[in-house]
Amino acid sequence: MKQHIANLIQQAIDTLKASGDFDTELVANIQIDNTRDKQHGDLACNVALTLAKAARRNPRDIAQLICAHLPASDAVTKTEIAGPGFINFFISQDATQAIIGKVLEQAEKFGRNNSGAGHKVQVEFVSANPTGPLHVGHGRGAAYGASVSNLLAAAGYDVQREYYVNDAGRQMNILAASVWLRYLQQAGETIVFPSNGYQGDYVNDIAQQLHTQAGDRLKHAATTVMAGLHTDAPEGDKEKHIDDLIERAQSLLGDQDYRLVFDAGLDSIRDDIKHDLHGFGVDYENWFSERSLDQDDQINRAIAKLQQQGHVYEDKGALWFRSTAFGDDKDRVVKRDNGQTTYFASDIAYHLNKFERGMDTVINVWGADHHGYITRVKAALEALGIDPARLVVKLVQFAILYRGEERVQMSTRSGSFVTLRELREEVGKDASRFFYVTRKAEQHMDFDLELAKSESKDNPVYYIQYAHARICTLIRKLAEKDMAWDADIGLAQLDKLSQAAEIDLMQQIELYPEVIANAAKNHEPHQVAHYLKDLAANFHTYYNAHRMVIEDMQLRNARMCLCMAARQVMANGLELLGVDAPEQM
RNA sequence: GCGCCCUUAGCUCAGUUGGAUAGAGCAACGGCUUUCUAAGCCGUGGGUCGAGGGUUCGAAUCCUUCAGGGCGUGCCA
Repeated sequence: MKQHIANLIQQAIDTLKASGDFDTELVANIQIDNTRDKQHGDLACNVALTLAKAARRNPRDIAQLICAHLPASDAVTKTEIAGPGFINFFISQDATQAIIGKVLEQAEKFGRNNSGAGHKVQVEFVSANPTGPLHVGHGRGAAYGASVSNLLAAAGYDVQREYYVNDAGRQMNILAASVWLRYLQQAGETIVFPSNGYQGDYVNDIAQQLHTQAGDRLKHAATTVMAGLHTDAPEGDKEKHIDDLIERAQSLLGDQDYRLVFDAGLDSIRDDIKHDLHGFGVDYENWFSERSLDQDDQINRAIAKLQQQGHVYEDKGALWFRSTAFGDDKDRVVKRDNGQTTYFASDIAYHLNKFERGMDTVINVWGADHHGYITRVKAALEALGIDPARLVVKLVQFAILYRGEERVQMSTRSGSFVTLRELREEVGKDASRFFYVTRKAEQHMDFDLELAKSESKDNPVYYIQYAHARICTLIRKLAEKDMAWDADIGLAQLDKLSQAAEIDLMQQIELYPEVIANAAKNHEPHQVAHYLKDLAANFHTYYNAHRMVIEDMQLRNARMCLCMAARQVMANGLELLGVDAPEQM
């Protein structure tokens, strides 16, 4: 409809140019807005105001001219010039009612578009270290990333969802050592657990399973294990202590058995994360292993590639990437003086790999604490000859957790955290996913667990689901009374839908495609959440004001067509947010 | 110190990319059901859009200064 109106205005302007009323050089940026107040019609255009300066004329005069030259249209019943020079359009009921047939015909495809056709985009999100279960802090990134992915798919993009598994590096070695020490405890050794190890119960569970599988084969005497280590905190250095333990584990177990312990932790936690996310309605096309980069020597290749371009130099025994040449504050080490590559080097290789896999655009959903990282990663891409604009980083602010007044601290290491699984069990998948995604990502968010639980009945997601379920109930009621809904009869009688509540609902439905397009374009799933609340409100108002299960067959079917169109849009929208659309509540 | 993000009703948040009288939900108050789900509907009250200055026909939105809050600023991952 907006496009139709814009065309009418463009034609009017062209006519005026031809007749010499407007300068032919005049370029009009025609923007059609939905009106806030129905007294201003249904759609409004501010083109007269934007043209006023260039045309050196009073905007109301310009509006007058445009209105006088608008081609006739069945969809428009009236135009008005209002305020400083807005042109307001009143849309005919026929044109509005047509949306119902469109929705019913396109069904689950309604609202989709092809703006991203032929474009490959990867969305990488969550990517939490596999050193422990996901906690509620990860939930927001999961909900956001999944919804953005769905939106992009709805806009026609070829979307790949990816989880980057940090299965290399020191944190994972600390986990392996933690697992092994717990294993030793279960094998009967007396071990003082390191303060810097992973304390969570899940480590015990993994160790127990390892013990069941491997028996005492991986056992060494506590005295041998602990001999000659740096002392732990508080007297000693907890970092040195844990590093010594890792080294001890590696030397006592040998490569193969150490890998066994390491993988026991990694596999168990990765699978747990996978299951957890699946239960949260989040599934990935690809789980990318950081370690695979190293195995394929991709890290060294990436460094070599930077080196060829002359962006790497040596200083104090280390290799540095000259990121300052690309806007970074300081240069960054890619290979340490001990010969080990840095995490950043892995990241360079990883991002290079993404683009080598043929992605046109890569979207990274990162926690807000990683923002300092954006510049250097983009710098690396530019240095490698890849347009940094093809990497889009979406920062998701942390949810600050409260239990009533009390702030809940989150730490994987100490084992004191609320897991995503607990949240799902306490609050429910639908409510938590909706809650996360209702706030826009860059907005700080307070998440009160008590409130989320206690108010779960007042949670807006139920309001929408309830609207959906109510319509499903109507269908059941009609079937019971042998008055089954007949779409064709209803579609032929749409002109009977002229109540204010009906018009409002139809107009709201008509907005859906542009909401989806806009939300996809801007990566803002919260727009969908807010839209659905408004749609549900329109429906509830209608439902309370008018009855659908009535004797009048024509009116009944017409109203049911409208209800079914509303139901379809709610189902489509909820699907994008990963929320179920229940048939009864 | 420097950099990024944020500040809108008592609380939690929207605000269609610069448009008309700034909106929802929760909380408060008053109404609605012998009839399709009251997890609903209708109504009332509630604002210096953090503060000042600027840009223009027009600013919550753009620029600037300041205040407050969050995060970052490793040869950690």
